[in-house]
Amino acid sequence: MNIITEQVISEDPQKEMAKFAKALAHPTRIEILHLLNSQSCCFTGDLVEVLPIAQSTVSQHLKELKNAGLIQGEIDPPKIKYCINRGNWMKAKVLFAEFFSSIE
Amino acid sequence: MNIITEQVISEDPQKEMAKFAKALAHPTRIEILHLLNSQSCCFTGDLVEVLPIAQSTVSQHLKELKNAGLIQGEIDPPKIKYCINRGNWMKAKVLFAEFFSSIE
DNA sequence: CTTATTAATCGTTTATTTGCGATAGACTAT
DNA sequence: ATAGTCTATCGCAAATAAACGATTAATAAG
Repeated sequence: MNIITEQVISEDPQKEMAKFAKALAHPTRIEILHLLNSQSCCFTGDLVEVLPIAQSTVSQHLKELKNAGLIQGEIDPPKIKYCINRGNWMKAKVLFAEFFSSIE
Repeated sequence: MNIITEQVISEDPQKEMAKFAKALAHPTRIEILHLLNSQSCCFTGDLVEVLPIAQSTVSQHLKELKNAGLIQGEIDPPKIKYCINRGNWMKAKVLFAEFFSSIE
């Protein structure tokens, strides 16, 4: 079973934070993450139906989330099922939690 | 005493999340927030000394953080002392915490 | 009033992001 | 083999972001 994902190379934690933040820095991508979660997983087509933007644009947002490591795609021909990447998700969660608590 | 700040108008929570995330989506801005916190507050000049970028660039990053509502400036002529905006900081903290816990 | 200090803003350049339609690639089913 | 479905990628345009040096604005001190 082919899983398409990306590894977040452990680098400067500030850069890593910024990378995750960048992936979250668009309302559509936040929406996509919620949708992926609410249905546990989604095909790209499901997202395209719900979101008010073109298929190619959805695909690009998925790509960015994938590059940031927040989601992963599972090929289920001819479709691709996307899910949250739990491992990296936890990384991001911890990073943000530490960040916010360190400052107050 | 003049306090320069910005209100984050309560809008679509996804847009609000994205707005905060965007402000955090640059390593320099994360660094600035850490610096502001470690010294509790900073003059712009202190930041310029530490950061390896031009004064005008630092000023721009400060402006973005201010626009997102994450920091506030207090005029102490001819200097400006920047601090974390605790109120909005808490807002962001809660938003991110809810977001990350809602998804896992 | 003049000078010095501090930080914002302006104007420019370069790079990145966002969005779209059109096309291409991969696979199924007929 | 052919046609159909699904999604990524390409090519493009417009908008936004990042960085810099130079200038301006505000204030304090002489």
